[in-house]
Amino acid sequence: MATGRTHRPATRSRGIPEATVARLPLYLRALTALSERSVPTVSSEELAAAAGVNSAKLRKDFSYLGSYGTRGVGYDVEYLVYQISRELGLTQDWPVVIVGIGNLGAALANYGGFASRGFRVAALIDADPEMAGKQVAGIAVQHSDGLEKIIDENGVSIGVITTPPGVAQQVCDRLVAAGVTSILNFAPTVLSVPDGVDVRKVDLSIELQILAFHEQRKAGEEAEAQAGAAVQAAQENNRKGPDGDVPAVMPA
Amino acid sequence: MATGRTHRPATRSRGIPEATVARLPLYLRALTALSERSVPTVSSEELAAAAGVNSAKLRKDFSYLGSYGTRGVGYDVEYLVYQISRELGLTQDWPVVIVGIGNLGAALANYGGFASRGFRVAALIDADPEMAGKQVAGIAVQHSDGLEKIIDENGVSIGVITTPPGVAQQVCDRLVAAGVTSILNFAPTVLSVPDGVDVRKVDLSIELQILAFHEQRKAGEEAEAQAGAAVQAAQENNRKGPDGDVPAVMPA
DNA sequence: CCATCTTTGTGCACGCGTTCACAAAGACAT
DNA sequence: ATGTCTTTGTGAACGCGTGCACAAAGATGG
Repeated sequence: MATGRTHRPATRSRGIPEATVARLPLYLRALTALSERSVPTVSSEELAAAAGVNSAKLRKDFSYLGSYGTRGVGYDVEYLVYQISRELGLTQDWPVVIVGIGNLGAALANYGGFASRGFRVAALIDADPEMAGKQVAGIAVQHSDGLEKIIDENGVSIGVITTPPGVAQQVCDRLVAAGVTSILNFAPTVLSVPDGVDVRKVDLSIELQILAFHEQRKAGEEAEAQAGAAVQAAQENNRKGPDGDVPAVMPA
Repeated sequence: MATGRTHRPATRSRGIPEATVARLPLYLRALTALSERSVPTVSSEELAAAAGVNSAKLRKDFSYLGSYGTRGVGYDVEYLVYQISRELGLTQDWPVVIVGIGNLGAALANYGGFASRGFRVAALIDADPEMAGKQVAGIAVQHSDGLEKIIDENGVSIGVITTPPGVAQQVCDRLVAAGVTSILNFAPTVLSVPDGVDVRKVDLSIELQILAFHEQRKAGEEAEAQAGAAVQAAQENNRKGPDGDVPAVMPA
């Protein structure tokens, strides 16, 4: 997962497990697709396949929301879309500010997935005076001086940080002081926030590093398999030590 | 966590738990910062604080790598940087292709965190002929016709998909057929891949939805707390049903 | 109205991950 | 050399998440 939770001591919110909450958007997306194709009902098996999860897990997840299915038939697509949307809080409008309009900030501003789910970009904010006034995704970028005012006037409770890492904590502090209680952090920094503020982190470089780890492991296993009889001489050179090295073999 | 794992049946790779692997990049970043400040050693307590985790967890994580610490002193920063880098496979060069050079693809191409960790952008690929030849982050965009050739010639094993969701699966199939075995997917789609291929998913919209859930819960709790004596009349209107509704109170 | 068939909802067991708490290990001073 | 003090490394307990497997529930047909 390209995600990392921060500072949430396993608080079961209203009885719904964190792991289930994280999957609800997945189900919602699959259900929305079905809804657009006017499919009336769907079985747990079908929906699970569409969402890429196990059907037992899906049924258990839904059981936390209530008994919305009909045995022998399945789930009513429209009804389920509504229930999940309501549970996730997507039936209301969430104004969001994006701070730091570099490449990534601009990409997010243009990202269609936000607007379609009740998220509204209330403001784009950047510290560079050169950026102020420029249009990005049809919205004028505002200077960070007015950050507090913008948040207050728009009733913003969710902030997205796409600044360089060096200023992320300062920006975070200002957001929190101004009343933001949920932060999505794209800067590669550990943010410290007071209790009651949620931080979720998306770290592009971490994801790649995890992939690299598994990639290396695959290459290593492959090498071990190939090293059946041929390069056994290397094995004799086997000095014991803390590093359980695998022979340095490039993947391709 | 803005991340989701896909299709990895809890395979303990070389004895290192998945959860630990996901934290190693975090430690590495904190250690690199210490290294730049020429700090020679660090205790598990200090490093844990810098990485935003529990010190016991950190020590257990490191114990999977081996005994690299000195009791009474702490860990040697440089040595640990090397060991973690090696474990993650960052001591070798990983050529990466990015497919889909829209806003997000361009943002990733410009992202500094890649190059600094052994990841090299081998090619930027887009299906739009208009894009071909344009320079993004100092690299010429190439048309997707040559995808297989590019992957083969550069020995690419990691692919990043930043295309629209509609074409993500096709792109994925072509990547896999050409020899890519690790995929970082930014498109909001469930990708199906053969065994042996790792997919990690980063879904921006899902992260926001999870934040919205918690935000809604906070607002609900606040409302419940405020509803001490004032609006008890509403409680009398309490019809029982499958929906355990909370009073509809807007956060701000 | 009864039988059969499909699909949900869930009790249960298992394994992974986290955390506590402490013994072992080494540094350092005397 | 001995004792004290710091910090690691880990055994053990606990809790969460997952998946199996089945009973309950409803639809459907005769």
